[in-house]
Parts: sequence; C-alpha cells; structure tokens
Amino acid sequence: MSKVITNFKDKTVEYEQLLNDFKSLLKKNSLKFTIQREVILETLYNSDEHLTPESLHHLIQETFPDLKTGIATVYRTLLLLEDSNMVTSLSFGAQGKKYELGAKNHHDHLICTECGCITEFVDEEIEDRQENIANELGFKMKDHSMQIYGICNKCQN
Amino acid sequence: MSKVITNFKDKTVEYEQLLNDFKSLLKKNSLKFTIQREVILETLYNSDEHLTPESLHHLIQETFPDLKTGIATVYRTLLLLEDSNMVTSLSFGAQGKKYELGAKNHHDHLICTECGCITEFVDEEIEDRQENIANELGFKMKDHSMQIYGICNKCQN
DNA sequence: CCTTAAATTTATAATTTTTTTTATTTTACA
DNA sequence: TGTAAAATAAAAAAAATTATAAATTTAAGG
Repeated sequence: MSKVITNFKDKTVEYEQLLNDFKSLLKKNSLKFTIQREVILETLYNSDEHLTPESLHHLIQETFPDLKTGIATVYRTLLLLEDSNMVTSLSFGAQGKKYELGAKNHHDHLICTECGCITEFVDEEIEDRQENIANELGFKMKDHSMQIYGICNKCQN
Repeated sequence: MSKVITNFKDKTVEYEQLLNDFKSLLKKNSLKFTIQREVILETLYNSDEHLTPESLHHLIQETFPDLKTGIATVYRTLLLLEDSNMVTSLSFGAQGKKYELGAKNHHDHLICTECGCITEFVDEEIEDRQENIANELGFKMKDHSMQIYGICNKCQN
C-alpha cells in the first residue's frame, strides 16, 4: 500500500546524525568543515521544498543575513553533496534542476504538470521491484528516483 | 518480467506515424510545419542518445550542413515538443538536462554512476503499480519516469 | 500557381545560470 | 598559537537560455 509521506522522527536527532555523516565524509576526503557547508546542509534539511541553487542561496541569505554566503559556494557545495550522494538533483519538465537531501527520507514524486505542486510518496511494492530489476540486469543498485507526472486533484476542477 | 529494450518495429513506418502526429499537433494549434522542426524531430528519432539542446544542435549541423539551424530554434522546438508531451527531459545527477523522444518507446533507466552508461528497460509490474498509485492519490497520470542508479556489470570488476 | 497574412527563422543581443580566478580568510592539526 | 592546506567571497568569465527585430517561409484561398 502506497502512502503519502509524513515524518515522525525526532528532527534534532536525525539532523545530528546527518551532520555527523557529513563530517565523516569530509574528514575521509581531507576536506574541511566550514560554517558555510553546515549552513547549506542545515537549510536543505529544514526546507520541505525542492530547491534550486538560487532559491537555496536566497533562503540562506534570509535565514543567516550576517553570513555572506556566495552563490558559488552554494554551487560548489551542492556538487560536493551530490557527488557523495547526500543530495539528489531532479529536473521536472520545463523547470530547472532542483536539489533535495537524499538521506532525509527516501521517497518518490507525484508532480502536477498544471500547478507544479509536488506530492511525495513511498510504495513498498515498487521499492522491492526496483531492487529485483537491478539484480536481474546485473546491476548493483545504489539509489533510484521516480516521478509520476499528471494532474493533481485540485487542478482537475 | 522486466526486459531490456530492443526495438523490432519498422523504423520508417514508426517515424512516419510520429511525423503525422507532429503535423496534427501543429495544425491543431495553428502552428506551422517547418523544415527545421522536421529536422529536429527526425534527429531526435534517429539518435539513441539522450541529447542536450547543444548536442542536438551540433548533431543537426553535422547531419544537415546546408540548413543553418539556430540554437534558439532548437530550444524553442524542444520546448514545444515538451509542452505537448512528445519529448521528455531528464536530468541525471550532475549532468545537465537531456531530452529524448517520449513517443518513440516508453522505458525507464538504469544509470551507472561509475561510467555513466544508460540501460533502458521496461517492466509491466512497475507500469501497472504506478497507475494504481496515481489513482489512489487522486492524481490523473499522464507520464512518468524512473531511474535506478547503481554500478553496472562491467564497472563491478 | 500567385498573393498575402501569419508564423517562424536567423542573427544578434540580452539575460540568466554556472564556473573559474584570485586575493584573503578559515580550518585542522602539530 | 603557528602554519600549510583548503575554502571563501567577490568579481570576472564562460556557458546556457531566452528575447527581439528584420527577413524569410508557410499555409490557404483565390
């Protein structure tokens, strides 16, 4: 049975975990933990939206007006996070590329082509089947993403 | 049972069909059928790659050196084709947005994160389940896309 | 097969997005 | 702390995308 996502986990604990993962990752690659990188991770975590580099940058500037974070740093950090599979990027139709935190919770997307609204869901049957398909084709699965495009309830009226 | 895509259909007949669909679409919207639009459709059809606007433009210039097709026309036409659901755009990981002909044949993607190779497949079970999920959530499904990321057979060695 | 209005095209400019550069600051660690 | 390595901001550069205008092409009717 598929269900719309709701998140019951303790946000604080979950974020600490995520932050630790990030720190380990950096250390492993002799990269440095900076306030900018933390702020980017934290902002991604606290946002329920799917963010473009630009909207993420705006959000950071609003939330942390004192820290002058450059757009280039946002790009660099997103690339880093994406390379290490901590964030995923998606491109929905005509709109540009958007990023979201992968580790936060896995889910797939229902995207309304009319209003652009996004509903997240997870479905065990599909999850299982994907694993099987990868195996069948000699593929070692790491991750996946799925989008269903259509018209949402509201826009059908 | 999922299977890797192989295409047995008569390419010529299939393309004619596609071209007719395109012409109908244009007529319905009082748009004009131009040689540039045909060339773009044809090039998309003949390519097995997933093309960026730029690579599509290059390919067209190589294949039809006499026709000076501008990059802006490629963008405009891709937008038109995308709006009318004849092509789909996808963004795989760090790479930019890529376009492929939707009507050609529907399929999902297995993407190797090591070498970037893409295997296409289709799986009835997943197709059906997606339809059901959309219905369950009051969504009128139009299209979908799915990507499985992992390491391909070759790169596992 | 002409004529004509509407749409499209090219070429170019303008805009937007992304990446690189450089001088300066920050971090990790001895 | 002191220092080397790495990261940052700011600015410039490069790349990608979109808009504009003059010229060309298309579709449709006579």
